[in-house]
Amino acid sequence: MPTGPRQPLEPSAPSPDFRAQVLAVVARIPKGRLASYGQVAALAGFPQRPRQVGMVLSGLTEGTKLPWHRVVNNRGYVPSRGRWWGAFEQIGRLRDEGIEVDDLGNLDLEAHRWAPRS
DNA sequence: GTTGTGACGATTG
DNA sequence: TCAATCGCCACAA
Repeated sequence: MPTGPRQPLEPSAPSPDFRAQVLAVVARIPKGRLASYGQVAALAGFPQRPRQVGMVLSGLTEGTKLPWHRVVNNRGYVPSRGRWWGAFEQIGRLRDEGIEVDDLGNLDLEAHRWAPRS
């Protein structure tokens, strides 16, 4: 087939698999726990793509059952880049799980850091 | 096909 | 400690 070299079984699988892996990782975050974007990316098998994690979560939107609100950045606060209102709702959900969150989205990441086991 | 942007992270100055 | 910059890659215009 003259369509060019394609390697479907490469370990660095691009888009669709990456997204599925990220969603799978987010789904296993226990209640009352927090994980950073980089942590989720690493557990998904792509330790160097935290930004794409955020992009995947941005595409979830309403109706998802995933605990997307348990994902915060490594600085320990809820990001608000381009969706301040969504961040506000995220803060409310975290408070509902017993996590202390400031109105600005500041929280104690290390105190609630999700400890994944192999 | 090129450019710009984005729910980040790590490094450098 | 803070600010600026780079890296990485997918997606929209």
